[in-house]
Amino acid sequence: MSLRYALLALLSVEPMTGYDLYKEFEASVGHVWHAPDSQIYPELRRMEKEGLLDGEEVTWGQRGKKRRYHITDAGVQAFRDWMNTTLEYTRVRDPAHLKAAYLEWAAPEAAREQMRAHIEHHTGLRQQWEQRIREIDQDASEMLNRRLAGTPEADRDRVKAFKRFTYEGLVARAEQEIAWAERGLDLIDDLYANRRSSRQGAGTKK
Amino acid sequence: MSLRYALLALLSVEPMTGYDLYKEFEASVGHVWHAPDSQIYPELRRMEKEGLLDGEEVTWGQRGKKRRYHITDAGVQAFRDWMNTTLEYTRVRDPAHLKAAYLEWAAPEAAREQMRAHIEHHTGLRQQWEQRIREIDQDASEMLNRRLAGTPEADRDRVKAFKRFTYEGLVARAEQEIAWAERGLDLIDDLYANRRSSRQGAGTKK
DNA sequence: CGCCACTATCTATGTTGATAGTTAGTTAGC
DNA sequence: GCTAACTAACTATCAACATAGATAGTGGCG
Repeated sequence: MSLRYALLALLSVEPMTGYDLYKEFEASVGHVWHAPDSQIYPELRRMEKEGLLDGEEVTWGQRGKKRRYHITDAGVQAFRDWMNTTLEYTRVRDPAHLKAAYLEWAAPEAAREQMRAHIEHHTGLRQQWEQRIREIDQDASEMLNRRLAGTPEADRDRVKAFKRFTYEGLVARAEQEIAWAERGLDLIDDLYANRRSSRQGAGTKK
Repeated sequence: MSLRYALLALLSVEPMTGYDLYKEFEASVGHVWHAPDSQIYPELRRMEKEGLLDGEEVTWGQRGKKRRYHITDAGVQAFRDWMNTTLEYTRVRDPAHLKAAYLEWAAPEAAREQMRAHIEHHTGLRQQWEQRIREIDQDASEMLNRRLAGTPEADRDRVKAFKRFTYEGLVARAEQEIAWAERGLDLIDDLYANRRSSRQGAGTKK
């Protein structure tokens, strides 16, 4: 259901084609919400049918054409309504922690590898998100600048502040995940060191 | 794909019926991986067909019957293989942060309500997870005790340590989310206070 | 001119998950 | 003996996502 609102958020700035939206998803919103083109195109058609968007045929080169979508008043209203509705949370479903709970089944090296992959994954995310924060601070994001251009001056601070706040939260989360996996690596070392060198008394070093 | 491995994890301790597994999902593993019965029953049948489980008809009362599933060697192997394979991470898809990124669209009170709901949701999760940690420390979990009973003594520390580690990570995550939403509440106050009481100079009236 | 990378869109298939409803037996208390 | 709550299992439908591939036009380079 959120895909629809991610699309409305982007289209509230300016009209775009499905391909534009797909590219934008890859480049920026995709850091918060990812969607493949095969999901975007049909959703846009559905949204047009429901009156949230207006589609406009645009020619492109000699014979090429593309469909550019404009948000309608109903679309703006739908987005605003969603924003004013408290979101219901879905149940936890976390493969990384599920695996962690049974890590004694893995070979020590595989367990370590799992933790390393977790660190790598979240390090990558953190970098992307920190990059987004830098772009916000330096007004370097095309999309955000266009959004700000269409925003009353008095509200611009808020637009930037909420965006920054969002990415700060994601960075903090990534850092938490990295810290957790680092502790996992230490734990694995401890648990499998105890074996070989017969844990001599209360062998909790480190 | 993970549902299958969550089921194998539980069935590696002892044979269970679909209903047992469903109940166990609600009570414990569900804090890491949730699944409705309508997903569990067909998956069990599929797993039996693939040789990961053996199903056994058990009578219950006069006419009642139920199907108890035993893990097979192939099932154990499949689980071990999964545990030794590094998991691929899926793309980010986070409704709460998607919404946060466009919070300027929400009425201030709705924005606050969103943050409060985030805090409440993660406070609930934290409580459940802290409870799990307490159970681990006090050997109060039936399921875990049965698992430990079937584990060589030398490995028991590990079983408990990894379980504890998992829930510690989840608690830390919940705390991070709570702290983030608290900051969100402060931010909302700041951003909308500026309006009414023109904070020091910077004459943004309305 | 031919090729290639890119733009643009669509389709098809399969899995996963959410929601809800159906059927039927069991157990315990009033 | 009835009823309510629980145990047990299955079915149906729909939305969401993943993955892959099909089709076709564009624009630039050598």
